[in-house]
Amino acid sequence: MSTRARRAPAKKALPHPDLREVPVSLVLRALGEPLRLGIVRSLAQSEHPMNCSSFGLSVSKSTSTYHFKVLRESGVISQFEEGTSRYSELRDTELEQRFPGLLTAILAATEDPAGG
Amino acid sequence: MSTRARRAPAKKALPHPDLREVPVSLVLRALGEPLRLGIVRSLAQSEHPMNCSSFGLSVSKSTSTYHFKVLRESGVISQFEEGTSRYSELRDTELEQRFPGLLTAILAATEDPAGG
DNA sequence: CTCGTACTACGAGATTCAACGTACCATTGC
DNA sequence: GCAATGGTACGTTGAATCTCGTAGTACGAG
Repeated sequence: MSTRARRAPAKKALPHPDLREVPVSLVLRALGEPLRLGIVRSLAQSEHPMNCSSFGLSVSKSTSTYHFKVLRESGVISQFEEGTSRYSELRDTELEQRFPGLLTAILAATEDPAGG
Repeated sequence: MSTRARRAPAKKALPHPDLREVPVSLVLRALGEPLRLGIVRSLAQSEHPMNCSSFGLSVSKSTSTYHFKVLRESGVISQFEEGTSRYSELRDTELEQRFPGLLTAILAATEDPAGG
């Protein structure tokens, strides 16, 4: 394709579920995993799209991909590709509309009260 | 024991976790199972202790016991024995204190938006 | 004491989940 | 073109989860 853009780096979108069709149990399962909940916490704090590799997860690359996929398919995050990287961001506005107060309540809870 | 009560039927308590030591991910996992979420919904609607067999679950008794155990061990419900029955009730007040707004948000969400 | 009810504990099977390594693809930069 | 970077897809392995049947316990009624 000779007409491809050189300076606007594509921002290819990935398939995401319609939140109206996502049952709450799916979201709860997705967030019930400590590693995934940690990812969501990071995203909520940054409030900006984050590169997948900038989370500093202590798991392998393929495991990381797996968890991001679970989060995306449960409607919690959205991802888009830009250049060689894939960025993730929280679908917080949509989630708030579909499940009012849910994400706020989860993020407000301290994960491990004993550990801090 | 000749001094045992005849009219007050015992109400034996079962071991329950201290909610301060329960991580939010454990609660989310417990509620991420449709059958268990259904149990919690029933309990929230009745607002009174419910006999385990009055839920009309379409699984075997042992499966039922298993799910009630998961809910109890994650701090979502409390159970006590009375006579030959075991009653369950939501620990809603404690949950609200430990995870403000969480249970409310989850119960407010329609489980399957497509189905109803 | 015997029977029925209500429920549990244990063990087993099937399914799902989490983690990984390897191979692979797309983009960037030389 | 070639190598490096960032990430995916596939297959696998071990652990956890869900389901059940069976056996058993505790209580109440007769």
